[in-house]
Amino acid sequence: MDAKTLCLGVLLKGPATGYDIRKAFESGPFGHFCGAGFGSIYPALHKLEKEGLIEARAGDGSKRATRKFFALTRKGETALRRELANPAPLGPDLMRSEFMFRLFFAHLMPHERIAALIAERKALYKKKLVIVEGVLSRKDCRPGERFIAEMGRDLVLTALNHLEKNAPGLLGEKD
Amino acid sequence: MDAKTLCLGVLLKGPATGYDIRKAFESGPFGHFCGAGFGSIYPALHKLEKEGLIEARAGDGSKRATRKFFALTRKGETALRRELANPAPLGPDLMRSEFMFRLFFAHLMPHERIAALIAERKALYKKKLVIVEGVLSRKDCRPGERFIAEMGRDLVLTALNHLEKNAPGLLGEKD
DNA sequence: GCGACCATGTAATCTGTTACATGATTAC
DNA sequence: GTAATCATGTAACAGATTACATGGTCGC
Repeated sequence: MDAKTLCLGVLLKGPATGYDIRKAFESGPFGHFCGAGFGSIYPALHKLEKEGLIEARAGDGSKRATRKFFALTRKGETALRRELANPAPLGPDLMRSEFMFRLFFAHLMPHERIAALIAERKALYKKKLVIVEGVLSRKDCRPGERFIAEMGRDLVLTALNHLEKNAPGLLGEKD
Repeated sequence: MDAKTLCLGVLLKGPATGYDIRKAFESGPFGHFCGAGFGSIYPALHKLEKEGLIEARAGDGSKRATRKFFALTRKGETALRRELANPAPLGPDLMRSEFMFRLFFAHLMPHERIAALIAERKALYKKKLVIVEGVLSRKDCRPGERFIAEMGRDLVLTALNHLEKNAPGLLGEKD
């Protein structure tokens, strides 16, 4: 799942600019299981174009002429399908969370700090929830996309729930 | 959360070899929110030693003399505490999942392939569950560690549950 | 006019992954 | 004896992150 494959995947949903792809990761349907910044996306796009897997179309004459829409070529679609069909076992789901790393050492932090971290994280999760619910409300949401978005929503709800239910206990029984 | 900080964190629980640290990520209490391979751990350990944050002790005379136990120095403990106290806002929780990426495009895959992917993933999640329950059953599990392990357990249970409940729907309504 | 957001791109650096290389110990 | 697990390490490479650099458009 390098940046190139990720871009290919996003473009399967339809032509998009580099900026659009970034948004798909930041606040779109891909955000809860992968991601990439501009510094990965643009180089990836250029490589894909050179390989003939995508092609660029100029922005529609009038305004914002600077933007470049990229679209999958037939070759690109085939490549992605082949990648998806690859029977090699998939890697494990990876999660990395600075938040969990910190809370792991709760016994080394003052109460207020823990409480602040948890409050901050709850706000983040709520924002995520809004995003994933936005995805679910769209009509062009295919079964697979819906399945994954619902999984993402359940996961965020679980995290939120855990913080709400168990934070008091953590703050109370501190040594 | 680079490899160095991660190692420091693991060593706060007690002296360990590079191999032990790897296990803490692979099948120990750190596994569900961070990770590193040997190729990151050993160089990190050597850098930390050079900086005086950890120190090496030779293996206990008898057998397995080749292994080297690393332990936090006072300086190292201070450094970690400072890091934990750092009030800079934490980065978001990142998840990356090849599984979700694939399932997102379920409409491009044959039924059996989807079913196989889901079955495989269920097995992985069950394995994870066993690991996290092992962590929770240990007595030396501090409140923060317990809080995070319970969060991990809830998350895995949610994922498992989602697969069990919704996979039939995904397989049924395929176009 | 100004701030937020749209939009593209490059370069340096950092760091992680992968593959390689080696060898001891333990349980079957 | 042989396979699994313990155990440490290096080197090359790929890749991502970060910071930089620039400029247009939209709404208030």
